[in-house]
Amino acid sequence: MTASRSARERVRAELTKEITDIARRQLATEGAGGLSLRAVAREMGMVSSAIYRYFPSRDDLLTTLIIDSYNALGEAVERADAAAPQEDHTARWLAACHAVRDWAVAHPHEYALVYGSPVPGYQAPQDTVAARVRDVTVLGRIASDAWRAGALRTPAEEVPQELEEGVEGFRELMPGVPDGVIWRAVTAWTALYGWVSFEVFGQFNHSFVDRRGAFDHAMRRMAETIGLAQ
Amino acid sequence: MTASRSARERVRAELTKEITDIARRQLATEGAGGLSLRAVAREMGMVSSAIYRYFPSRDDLLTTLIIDSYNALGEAVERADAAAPQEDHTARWLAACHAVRDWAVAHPHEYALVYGSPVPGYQAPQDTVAARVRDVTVLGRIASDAWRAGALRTPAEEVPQELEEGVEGFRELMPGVPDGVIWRAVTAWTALYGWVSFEVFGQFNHSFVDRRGAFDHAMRRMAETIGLAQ
DNA sequence: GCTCGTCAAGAGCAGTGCTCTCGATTTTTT
DNA sequence: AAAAAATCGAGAGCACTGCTCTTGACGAGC
Repeated sequence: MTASRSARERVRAELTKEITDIARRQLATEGAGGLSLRAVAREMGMVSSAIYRYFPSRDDLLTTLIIDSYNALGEAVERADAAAPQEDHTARWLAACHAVRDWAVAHPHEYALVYGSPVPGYQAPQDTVAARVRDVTVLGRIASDAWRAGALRTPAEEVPQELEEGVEGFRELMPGVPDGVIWRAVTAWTALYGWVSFEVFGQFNHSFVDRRGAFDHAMRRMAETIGLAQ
Repeated sequence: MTASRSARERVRAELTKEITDIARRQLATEGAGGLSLRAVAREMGMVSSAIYRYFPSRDDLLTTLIIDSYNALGEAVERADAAAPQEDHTARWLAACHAVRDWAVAHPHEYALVYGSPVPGYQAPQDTVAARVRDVTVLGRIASDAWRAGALRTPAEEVPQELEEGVEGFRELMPGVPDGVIWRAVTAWTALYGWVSFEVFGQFNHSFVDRRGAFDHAMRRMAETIGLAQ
């Protein structure tokens, strides 16, 4: 009976969740800098020091929110990929792109937390690595699948010899795929997040009336660039 | 004689510069969030309230630093472009790219200020627009020059009709250039800053031993993508 | 029933941005 | 040259932050 360890542990779990929920709301409205433990406590009718029973520091609360954000983004991308027809790699790529963009536009502050400038003085603990790679894992899988299915045109030119050893981290994500394809995937990856960051961070203000359409067009052209059939 | 209005105005100008210098140093070490008026005052041997004689608020000091950063980046890009052979558009593009990256790597916090997540609660005043577009103006000019010189391969496919009106802001930067080329320039622009942001913000940690070489290769391939001759 | 661990509360410390007032000094005006 | 005005640094103070420590109440296990 897990309910036996209830009473205390259950209310503790509930309060922890309430803290993170309120903190996430504050994050959405004020941004990472405006996240205040005292404000969270105030909203809960608690005294500020009580929060420290649940999170040893502000950074720890922030870490939780970061991991949650990684997971939310990763899950959105995973779902979008899974919903697209398995064999249509271009559709999967576009679905993943739009999942990233939609989530980022809907949660700009959380997106800034994970793909924006690093929070000063904050060092991401090791716990985040598992959640951090969920989105890029999906992108790597799409590229791998496309390559294995022969849906990727072979890159025209080779990757310089001296750069081969640099892509170790990415090779794990796309095993058995030639370096030229890995490079194209990395390029697409940076182009995707470069575009989304520009849009979310306001670099596209005063241009692009149809932001979604522009993004769609850019990502379609990017698919073409990396060798995906249209 | 401008020296007549000296005494006060001169010491005021000097103190203002000293404040921004110390603030910039703090920015470089602590980041935007760690910029503290009191710390600046302390380092100057002043009392904190005296700073407000020179900058009405922390945001105003930050605005000055942002404008300075825009100008420093823009100037670096302008110089790099000017140093490259006028007719070699690929060389100019690569020089501009490396100028952006070199400056960003050397001044990560200042780069974060202008191309990272927006500072929460901070609204960029109108004064920044002049400095903000210096770098992208150079990129636009390279693309325009390349187009006019016939060094850009014509885009294979057309820009969808419904997206044409969205690129107004960019058309000013590249007058007389067809929309397909503008699109390619915008794509290259986002790819450039997407890559630099990934590198500066730590997304490339644990991959890419030779960061500069990887960046160079990526930007060369991007030049190829937008139709520049190799 | 008693002990032990957990918890909320409160006071307090050091720091922040910012405002206001008060003399002193410098500049401008008369 | 004297008076008026503008400018400046200093200080006190307000409201806020993260965080620590102590105190007293409550509930779970022996």
